[in-house]
Amino acid sequence: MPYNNRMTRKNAKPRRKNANGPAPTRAAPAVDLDVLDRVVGYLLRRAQLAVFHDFFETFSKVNVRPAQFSVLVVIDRNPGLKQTQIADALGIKRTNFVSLVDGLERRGLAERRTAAHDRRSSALYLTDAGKTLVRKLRRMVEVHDRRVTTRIGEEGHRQLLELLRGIADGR
Amino acid sequence: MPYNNRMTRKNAKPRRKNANGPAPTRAAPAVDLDVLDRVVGYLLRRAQLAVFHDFFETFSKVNVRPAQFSVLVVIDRNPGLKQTQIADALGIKRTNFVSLVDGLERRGLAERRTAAHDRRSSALYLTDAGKTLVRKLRRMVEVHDRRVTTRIGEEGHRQLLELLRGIADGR
DNA sequence: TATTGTTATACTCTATAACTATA
DNA sequence: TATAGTTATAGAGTATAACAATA
Repeated sequence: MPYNNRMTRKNAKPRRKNANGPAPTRAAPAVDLDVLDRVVGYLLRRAQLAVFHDFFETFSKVNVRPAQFSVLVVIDRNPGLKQTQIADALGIKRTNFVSLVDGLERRGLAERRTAAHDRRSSALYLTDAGKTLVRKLRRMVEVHDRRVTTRIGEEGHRQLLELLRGIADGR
Repeated sequence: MPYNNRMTRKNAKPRRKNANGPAPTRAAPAVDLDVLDRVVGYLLRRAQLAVFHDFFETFSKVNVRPAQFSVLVVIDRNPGLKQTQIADALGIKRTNFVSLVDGLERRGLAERRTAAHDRRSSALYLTDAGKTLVRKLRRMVEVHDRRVTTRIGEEGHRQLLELLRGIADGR
């Protein structure tokens, strides 16, 4: 993603101070991004990189990555669903979902139970440890979400969610 | 990506017809995404997947991927900049930028010229073929951008760009 | 010494094909 | 024959370390 896993927040990049108008003594020549700065696809990518960066910083403390977070929350909210149902809901291929669940199971956060009426499928549940962790993750994600949206305010946040849903569903 | 390169738009996924309110006879139990549907990071990801999917569909005809598109446009707008300057502006590591430029050069779209006053660095330029292609790409991206933002309207589009810039810069 | 471009390398994410066990 | 889960595998994206040429 466009994003990556290894989080090295070392070199805090120097941002421009004067955001209003071209500064008299500009440091760098400033590259013109042209149409990229007016196209949703590119700005989505840059925004997502920034947000995921903050996410990694926040959640590296509990060693949870975005995909793991999403799976844990969805199992917590929908216990007993079949593996493929959850994978589909999250837009993850069931083939890639296997090792993801393996990891959660190995850490004692989730578990597979063979479904009652279909012995092919596994129903997913959180362990007590998993439930406890999710409670913590919910608090963490709220802080994270507020931090990355500081600049756009509450009303901007509300608008952004609505607009993004429109883009995501607009196929 | 969150996104990928191989574009298989085969199975057109069945979308719900009744978008207004819960249908009386629902097909699937509908998984509750819980907080994911209220958090910017997750919705950014879903929106980006949708947009990039459309991008791949559109630009596979000319065999151009997002990163290539961005590089071509920026060279076109800023001819003669050094390799690393362009890489930095696009948030691409210079080490990964090498093969990207290699590809454009091999296709005869761009070229490296050793900089006049610093023989370590390569200045980048588009060839005539490259300039011709970029003109076409600009027309294509406009149509693409309009298509993926159909649902949110012109005002929504304007708002979204502004909000995304706020998120991307808000570090 | 520092910087530019480069190579080699590693890890994550996403994708397809093919297997197995059940239905 | 079809489906759920799985394994193996491949490609793109992104990261670091180390090198040569040049400043």
